[in-house]
Amino acid sequence: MSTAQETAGGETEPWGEVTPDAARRLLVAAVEAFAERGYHATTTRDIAGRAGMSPAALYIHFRTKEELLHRISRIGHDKALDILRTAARGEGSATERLADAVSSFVRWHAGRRTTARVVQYELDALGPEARAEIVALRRQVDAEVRGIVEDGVAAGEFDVRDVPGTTLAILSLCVDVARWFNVDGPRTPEEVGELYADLVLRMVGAG
Amino acid sequence: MSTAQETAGGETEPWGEVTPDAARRLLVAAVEAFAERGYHATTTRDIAGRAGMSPAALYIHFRTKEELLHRISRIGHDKALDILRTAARGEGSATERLADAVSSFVRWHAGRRTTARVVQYELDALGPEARAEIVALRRQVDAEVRGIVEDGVAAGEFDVRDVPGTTLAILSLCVDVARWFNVDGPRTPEEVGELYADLVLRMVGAG
DNA sequence: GGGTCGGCTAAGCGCCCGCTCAGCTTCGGC
DNA sequence: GCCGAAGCTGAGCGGGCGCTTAGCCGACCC
Repeated sequence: MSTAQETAGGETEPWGEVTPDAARRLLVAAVEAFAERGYHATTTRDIAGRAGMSPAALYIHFRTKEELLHRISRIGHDKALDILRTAARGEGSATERLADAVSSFVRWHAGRRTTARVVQYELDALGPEARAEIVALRRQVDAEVRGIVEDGVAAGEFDVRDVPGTTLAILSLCVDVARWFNVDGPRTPEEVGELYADLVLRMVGAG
Repeated sequence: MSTAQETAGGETEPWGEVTPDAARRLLVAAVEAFAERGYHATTTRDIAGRAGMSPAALYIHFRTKEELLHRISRIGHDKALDILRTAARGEGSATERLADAVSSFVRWHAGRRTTARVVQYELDALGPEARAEIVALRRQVDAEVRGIVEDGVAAGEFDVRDVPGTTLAILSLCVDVARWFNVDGPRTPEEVGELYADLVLRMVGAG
């Protein structure tokens, strides 16, 4: 009963790294529930129910409800960072790499909106150690984008007064897509990605 | 023990419309608690404790915990809408009005971050009727910003392909300030407001 | 085909939640 | 100086929470 690959672009099956199968079903159920109602408003009974199991089954595969959130958050941040790194370290000018980074980052936040919502908005529900680990990943995300902006400024492609502030604004814009994007709305993830890449290039004074 | 006015600009005392005094103290305590931990993770005992009262006192002034959130959300959205309307309907070119709207809207989201955080991120915790009321206010917020952008396009000041999409991005950028802004961080609300006004003018191709 | 073990469930423990209620205090009206 | 109303508290109810435990079931090993 294996499902198809997520995209034609060779993207790997989401949550494919989570085994066994029952653990993955529980984790996917948790992502949906956390995204819909928030971590604190979601019960372990709800998660188990969505996965077609009893509440106790959850504790075979995860020590606590928080560990579920931690696993989701970790995998999601790894994926987001991977997307940005691929774009940031690709070939092409800073302008091309920034447009690529923004459009692919936004596509992920829109297309996998439930995951992105949990990943981006439930950080505070984690305990101190887990949160510290995730915050470190976010700093790497920030560094990737700032690197492209700095490259563009150094190459004379961009006109940016406040590099850290502009980097913050770019990431903020992309991340917030997970809050408002509506699957039933008028825009596809690809369209939002293109629009946002254009807006961000304007923000850095490219072209 | 009355505190001073919030700003030198004649802004009214926040939550001044909430009476009696005990109700206001409870509401302010709820704003802080909801902002720190989220609505669902906040207990009525926590709110009452912060206000220096017993848990039962809450129910003298508010029917339920949700009514507290509703009052906060309603007052906050009214204030945000008021800020935008003042800027949108002021004098000056579309460029000046957009810069004014963004900088004042951002100043509010940064300077009154705890309130803005609750107002912008706890909408889903409201029941259907209350949520519908708030969603209607948000549509008015959106209409104000879209109006300025349309004015600018009509006047030839702006170069915008996708007006609804760009409006969405502008508001998204401003609202997300409430998520990342840190009072102890390196930027003042005024600095972020100026930076963001500049970035938004670039997004619409002004100047 | 008996033994072992991972995966799962039914039942339920202890706790804390939102909320209620009887009763106490304070205070303005007359 | 008594009365009713308003504001507030201590105690606690019913229920749902995260999580645990005892035990069942089927797959695999020899």
